[in-house]
Amino acid sequence: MIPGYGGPMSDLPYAPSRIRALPSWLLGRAAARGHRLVADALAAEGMRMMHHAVLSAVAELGPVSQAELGRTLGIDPKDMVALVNDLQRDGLVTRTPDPGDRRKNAVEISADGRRRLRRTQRLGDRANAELTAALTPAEREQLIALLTRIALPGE
Amino acid sequence: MIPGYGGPMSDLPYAPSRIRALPSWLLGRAAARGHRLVADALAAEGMRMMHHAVLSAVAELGPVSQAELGRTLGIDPKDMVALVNDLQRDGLVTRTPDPGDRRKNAVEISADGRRRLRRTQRLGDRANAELTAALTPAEREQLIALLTRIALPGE
DNA sequence: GAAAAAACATGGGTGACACCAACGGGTTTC
DNA sequence: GAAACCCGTTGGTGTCACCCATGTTTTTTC
Repeated sequence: MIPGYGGPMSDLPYAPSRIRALPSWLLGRAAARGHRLVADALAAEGMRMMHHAVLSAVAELGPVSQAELGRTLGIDPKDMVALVNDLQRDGLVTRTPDPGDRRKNAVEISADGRRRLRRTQRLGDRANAELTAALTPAEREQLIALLTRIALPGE
Repeated sequence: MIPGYGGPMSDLPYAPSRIRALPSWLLGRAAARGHRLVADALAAEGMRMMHHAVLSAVAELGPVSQAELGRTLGIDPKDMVALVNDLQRDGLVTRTPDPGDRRKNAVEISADGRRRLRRTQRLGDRANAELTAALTPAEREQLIALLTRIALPGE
């Protein structure tokens, strides 16, 4: 029998590990859990997390080009095409040529989109509440503040 | 011209957005940046983040089964097979049948693995330092503490 | 002790994200 | 007007998370 291997202690969950003290690792695990919670919640509306993010940004920014949406949310232009395709197919946004700049599409939210957004916002908020259920409101705000400062790539 | 669309203010980066105040969204962005930094650093050693994580866990836990590795790190057993395959192919770990339980493999780190781990640990730590460069040491510890409490799925 | 249940390592496969290269049409800059 | 840049789009890749199935070996249950 190999010493230290197997035995009655081997069923201890989560033995101490150097890896799990690294921000990058913890961020990956926490993000995976957050994504799972939000994705499961939004699945009830047939939407993915990115759909909801784009829909929300469109509602805030008014008629907006796909490129600016991508810059605001940090989404690749290629991926934005597919997302707006889906939202347009479901009648949640309109995509019309920009009269002022014929390169751009003016993406705008529809009435159906607004109704859908209200529901997905509630679902997303609830999932985030569950995600941060172990935190006090003050701690949650602190987490948001810290994450905001390390999420940006540039400065 | 559509009011509020285009114009001199449209080049403002990152207009305020409701989405970007959600923990789940911030976690996703921060995790993506962290993964990018760590992955780029580890690429110099031909390893991915998961390789380093498994190698580090093997070094800590001594001879250990793949199933327990998976439970410790939250990695799917199927994915663990491929990771240990890679590490074994590169001579960083050994995979021998467990004499006490013939279902299990006893995964153990090799001398080469230890040398490699020292380098990848340095690279990973440096990448995490860059990731949290905007934070004070105290804030970094706070972030780690908060993340630890929301990363675990169960309790 | 024999049958049932569970655990282990593997295989095959899917979906969501992030990212990159290229290209044609449009616009701005010089 | 030519060069440089921006926009939307198509095509593709890589990483990670997750699922179901199977054969072998334990452990549990009766």
